[in-house]
Amino acid sequence: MAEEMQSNFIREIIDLDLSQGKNDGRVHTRFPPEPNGYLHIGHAKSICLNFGLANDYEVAKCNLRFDDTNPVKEEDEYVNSIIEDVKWLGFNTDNIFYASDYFEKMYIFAVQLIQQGKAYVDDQTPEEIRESRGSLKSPGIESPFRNRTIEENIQLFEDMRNGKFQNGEKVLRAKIDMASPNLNFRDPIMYRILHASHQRTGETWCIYPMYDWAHGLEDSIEGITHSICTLEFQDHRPLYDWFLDQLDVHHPQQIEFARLNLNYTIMSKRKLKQLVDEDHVSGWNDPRMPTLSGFRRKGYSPDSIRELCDRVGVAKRDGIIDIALLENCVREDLNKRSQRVMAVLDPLKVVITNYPKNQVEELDADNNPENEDDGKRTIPFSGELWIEKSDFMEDAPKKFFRLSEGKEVRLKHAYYITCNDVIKNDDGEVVELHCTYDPKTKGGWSDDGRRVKGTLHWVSIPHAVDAEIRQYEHLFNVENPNKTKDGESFTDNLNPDSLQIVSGCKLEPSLKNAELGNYFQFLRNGYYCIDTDSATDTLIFNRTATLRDTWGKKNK
RNA sequence: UGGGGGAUCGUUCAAUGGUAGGACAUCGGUUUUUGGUGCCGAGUAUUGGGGUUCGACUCCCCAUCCCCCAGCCA
Repeated sequence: MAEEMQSNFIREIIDLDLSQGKNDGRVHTRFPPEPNGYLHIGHAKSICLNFGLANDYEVAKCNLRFDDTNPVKEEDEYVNSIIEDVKWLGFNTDNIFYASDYFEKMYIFAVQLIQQGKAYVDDQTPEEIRESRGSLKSPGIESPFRNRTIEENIQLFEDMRNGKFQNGEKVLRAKIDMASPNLNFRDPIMYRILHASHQRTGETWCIYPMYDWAHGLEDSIEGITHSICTLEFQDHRPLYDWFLDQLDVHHPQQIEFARLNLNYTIMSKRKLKQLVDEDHVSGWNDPRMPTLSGFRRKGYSPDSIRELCDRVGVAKRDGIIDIALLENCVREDLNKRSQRVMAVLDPLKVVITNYPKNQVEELDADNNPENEDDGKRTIPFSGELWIEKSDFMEDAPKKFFRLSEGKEVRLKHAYYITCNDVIKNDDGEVVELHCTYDPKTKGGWSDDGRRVKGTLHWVSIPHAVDAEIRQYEHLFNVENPNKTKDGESFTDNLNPDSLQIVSGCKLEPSLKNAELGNYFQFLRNGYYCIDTDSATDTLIFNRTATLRDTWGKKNK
């Protein structure tokens, strides 16, 4: 299980720092989500990286820090879900911090910067600020308010804090260089006025710090040594460094890596929220969502997600991971841990004509051939059974190993049966099969060397339990949903068949006791789990993943 | 071409001047009371062009392509 950890460029940096005695031999990372949505599998990569470092290095620690600097987008619900998801992934959530706890310290630091003559209050409108920022090719223009006195700036900033101005009326900006080729240096805004209630600080503040100003301070205050973030912040690193240098405080090292992208889905929180708000999905935890809560509900194990993060590695090249890799991770994990059970999704009735009337046998079945410790259970067998409709074919090709007239197959854990008669309704549809069983093949064996290639799953009709089964496919039907034609939105790439609800499924009776969090393999069908909508009188299962199907693939 | 990054099998990660390797995907074989699992095997890559070197994915030069940045979002 504990295979050797694959190194990456970030670990190499840390190893080097450690060998040089940097940071007093400390390693301290952080995972800093903004509580403006649910965590998705892209965040899992960052969580596994940051918390993984803390787990692997004796001296390392990792904080879970909420970057709650924008009250208009953030909610308590998101905070709670994030904690739950990090915990579910298997990481320590003892060290929880909130950026909002540092607002007062940040304010004092801002005053310090003003006193150094390196920040000023700007009265320009948002439009004026945007226009005077210049463009990629042309420098910006300095604000007419750029050279206010230190005293005036301190007074104005205090007035901002005290609510004397409306939203957008004033901002505090760092005084750096309006001609810098790095746009982030063109007098970046440090504070904006937001008369909004913050989920933790309430009405205490009406000015809120911007990311560039706040984030480095948050890291610094917590004594973070390695501040790991995604590629798009590379341009911000010089500013991160600049602020910390002016203040002469503990200065963590920002390191950027490529975020995780998966094909056939999207990773933008904004767009995921849109899917929720526009009811394209049932919620943030819809099993089709790439959120951690979605995967959890769909039946993914936390181990499988962590395994994906290990396998994708950490680098600076941005790319798109094939979702088949994730699917391989769940299958591999679930193959080892899931209980094998029998469930017929699309039932066809079979009558065993030579089976004693009203007889019922309890047959032995192992719970998991991959793990003998999972033991055995018994399954009731009777003369009337459900089998899968697709396991019968009238004019079957040679390579069809399942049932057809005159052919013999094995019923898993039970007997060999041979199909003698096909009963059809007036429309010519097959509605029932009459078969005979061989009593000498109990358990599914015969000692006469007979070769029976096909093995079918089945459920005894009088003992069957009804259930609804939800079959999922990719949320989008194109690899990159963000690539849209003119005038189209990413929602136009939604897969209309991403959810298929199958009702009237027939399950073996042991499934009556299935519980939330159990992992099942419905034999020959796939991996399934109980859905949160399930109730004792109406069982509902989600398909976590299909089994690999070389036969189905070949016949496409 | 303002600045910042990045280019290695189809995808992704490695190889840090010394046989380009793994995983997934694909295709084949084998085993099997799941057409699952397992096992075995195959094909496919250093963006291009120069240079340095006994030897270059790696160092140098010149091209090319891709991504990010002009929120009072993070």
